[in-house]
Amino acid sequence: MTKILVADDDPNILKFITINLTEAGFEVIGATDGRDALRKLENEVCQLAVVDIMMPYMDGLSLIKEMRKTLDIPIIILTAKGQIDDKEKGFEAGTDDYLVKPFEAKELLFRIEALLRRYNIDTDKQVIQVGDVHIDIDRYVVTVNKKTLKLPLKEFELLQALATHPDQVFTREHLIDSIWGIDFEGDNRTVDVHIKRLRTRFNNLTDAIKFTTVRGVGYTLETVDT
Amino acid sequence: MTKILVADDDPNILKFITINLTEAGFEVIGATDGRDALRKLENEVCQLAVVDIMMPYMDGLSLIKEMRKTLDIPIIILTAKGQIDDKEKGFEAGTDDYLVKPFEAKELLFRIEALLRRYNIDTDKQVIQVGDVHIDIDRYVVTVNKKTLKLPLKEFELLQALATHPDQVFTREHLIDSIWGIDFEGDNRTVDVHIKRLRTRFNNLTDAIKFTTVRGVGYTLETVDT
DNA sequence: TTTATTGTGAATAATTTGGTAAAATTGTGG
DNA sequence: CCACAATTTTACCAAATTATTCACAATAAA
Repeated sequence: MTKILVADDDPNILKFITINLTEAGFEVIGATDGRDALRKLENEVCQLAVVDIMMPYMDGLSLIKEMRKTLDIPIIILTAKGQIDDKEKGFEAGTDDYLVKPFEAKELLFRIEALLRRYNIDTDKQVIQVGDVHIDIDRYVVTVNKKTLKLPLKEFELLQALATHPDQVFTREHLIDSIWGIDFEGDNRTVDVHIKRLRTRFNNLTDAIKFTTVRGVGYTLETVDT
Repeated sequence: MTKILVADDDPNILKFITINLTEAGFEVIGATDGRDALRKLENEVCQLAVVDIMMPYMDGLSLIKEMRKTLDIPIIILTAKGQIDDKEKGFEAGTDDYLVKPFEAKELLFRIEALLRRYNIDTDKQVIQVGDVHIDIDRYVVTVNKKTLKLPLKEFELLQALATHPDQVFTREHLIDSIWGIDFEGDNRTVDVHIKRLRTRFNNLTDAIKFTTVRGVGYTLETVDT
């Protein structure tokens, strides 16, 4: 299990990150300021750190300076737009990556995966396996019977959403909210169309999964017992 | 018993949610505004909160901000479409899920189950078992003797309603109200027809349950002792 | 530009649903 | 035990609902 230290004084952001990283399969060590972070680091061996630059007691830059004395793990700096001025830029170069707030969960995950790869830390690769279908979240690639299948984004996201909890019914509303977002004004039929496209793709490739309609409710990724 | 705090100033919505969550087996703590909610939370340990964003005295966002200081439970925000503007979006990210009004009771239940799963709060088993009949609420599937049975929605709901309290008599009115809703204009015979359909389906599959008529009153799902 | 992706609307298909009425059952009083 | 009324069961049909599919336009990517 890959452990990630997350230091941010804003409980909402901390929570936001925690939830997303946890969902992605990481273990999160949370800290609300620099001192807290250092204390936690004494007891926990983390493989990566995500650090907000603005924090009370001990700010992010000082924290990083301290960490660098003893630790050699990749660090991602969180920063508000325009917060990094030239003087700090030299420092920023020392860190491994930075992310400007507000950022997307997806973006953070992507950076983390990239850094872990670069550092050859073997992240428990996030692969959802359902039957002989492997869904590689990192690479946006699906493998069926060792054959790779490249799906368009929306179809991939839909598959991923369903595959996270196989055999469980998701309503169209749920799927739309989680894939297209809350402000999507469009029609529910959109989901149907993408389901149809997924069905067509998987049609002759595998019998292990089935996109099942639950009339009046929604859709399920059904696993077929062999 | 999973307790859920529901904060909404509209008594109709509060009632609507309360009824549905209660029927789904949750215990509901209702509050009509933010302050009320906080007061209730001092005395009750809730596992999840459903919060309307527009409330008097203390609006939903402030309430959530307060809750976050001391509590770590998943929160579902109720919001009208377009009500979340950019400034609030950062906050929204901090919460766990949101639902756009108007929403379906079923949809709310789905979200709640999903969040409870994500937080590993063991939600009361989502499988109702009566004899050798397993009713899987998440999957909308019924299993009899390891054989799966897919029921049409209304039949499933009827079975579910009866199976929640086996050996208890439900009047047709009660069943109609809880399945079809109080606005249903139709005939009581509708229940009979669906009972008949259920009987036909389970006819050769199991002897463990029986749909019994209580003349002049209603129906029971009778369990047969072996 | 060419190609691929994505969402929409509309036609079509499939299934579910509710009502109806006749048949069957049940309970009651004679 | 029988007739009768009340109630329930059942089969069937038509309407309503819901899902599938396709073609196309808009947009984004190559």
